[in-house]
Amino acid sequence: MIAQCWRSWPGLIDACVDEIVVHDLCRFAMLLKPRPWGTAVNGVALWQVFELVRAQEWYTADLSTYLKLLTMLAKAKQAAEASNVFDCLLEDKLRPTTAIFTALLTVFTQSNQFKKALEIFESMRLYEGCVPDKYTYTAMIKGCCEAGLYVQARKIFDEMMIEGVKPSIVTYNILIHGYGKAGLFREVERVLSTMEANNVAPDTVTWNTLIRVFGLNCKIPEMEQAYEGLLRQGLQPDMVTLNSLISAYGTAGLFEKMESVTQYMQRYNYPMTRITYNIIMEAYGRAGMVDQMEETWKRMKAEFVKPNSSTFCSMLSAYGRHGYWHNVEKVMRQARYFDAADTAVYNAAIDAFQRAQNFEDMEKIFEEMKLKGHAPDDVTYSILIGAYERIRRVDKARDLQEEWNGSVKECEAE
DNA sequence: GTAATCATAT
Repeated sequence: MIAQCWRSWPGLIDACVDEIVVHDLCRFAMLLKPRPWGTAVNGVALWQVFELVRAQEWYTADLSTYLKLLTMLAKAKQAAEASNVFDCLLEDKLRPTTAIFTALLTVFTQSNQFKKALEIFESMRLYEGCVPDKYTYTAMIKGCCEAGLYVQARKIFDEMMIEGVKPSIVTYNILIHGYGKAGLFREVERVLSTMEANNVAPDTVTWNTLIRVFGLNCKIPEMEQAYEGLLRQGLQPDMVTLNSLISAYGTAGLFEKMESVTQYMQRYNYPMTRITYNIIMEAYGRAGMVDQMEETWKRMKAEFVKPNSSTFCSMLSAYGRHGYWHNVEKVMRQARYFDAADTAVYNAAIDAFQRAQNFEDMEKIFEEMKLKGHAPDDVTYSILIGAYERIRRVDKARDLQEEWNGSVKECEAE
């Protein structure tokens, strides 16, 4: 019923509202897909649904509902409504808790509004009983890392220790991931020493994170050491471990090693998932090994593993980079067939045509993209404008720049 | 209410 209301919003929603239970609001989280271009914003509709529910006579204010709502908004990266939700909570005469504040600031860290998150973090103590706990600190540290504020992350971690809040293994893993992705391996070492000093043993996620960040930084020997560390501790590699190894070997061009991990998976009955196939296709595609990429794609289809948008992005960019632009239309047909053609896929197709200087097909696919309701984003416009600037079509570049500015304004108005 | 694996451009 919720789903039906959703699809026919706003027409049917009034008719069905009595059947909406407050608790069911969380189901909307699953329906919050990126909005089609030019249609109503899901977040607004969600907000209106909540208002509607709140106006019902059977409505009783409940903290757990607010917690769910905020979690939902964080997932959907809809920060604009979060403050309203918090105001409603106060209006309903509920007392916020640490968990509420944590959820609230997570909405902002997830939406790239770190400053707002920090403001909430610093002012939450004004409310009785709202002292940051390990979840709050961990959320803030994650936000810092994602914003690239590593010094700040360290500061908050130190504060956590001073306040006597014990970091969890999750806190440590997030720090390792943040520092490692940025290549700050001395800091990674420091986190590992702190863990040891506090008698926290690394878990599978810790080792996987190390494998991942060494791989990202092309530190293959260190990565292999981390893998051995995992085994030495008596832990089993999981899908993430093996996919991370495949990804690292693939981007390093070590295809024999990559294949040996694949064989290991088959020998020990690890399922080859979409992620595994995507990683392998991306690796072959980037290296220009188009035959191997197509071979993998055939295997993926033969095994009935469902491709997604990133499968097609990898294929398109491989074809584009290596001069196979005439394959673009064929790939797009498959992407449409598997219902995986989204903004990113169109971007990759536009780029492939652009590289081939095929402006006619580039424009055609750009029009199709808009027609089908896939909003062009900053990547789309960067590709198009860059392409026209390179052939000195200043007029075209300027028109697109204006279109881009217009669409940005439209978003801000929401 | 916290964590890790895949994609599009410069």
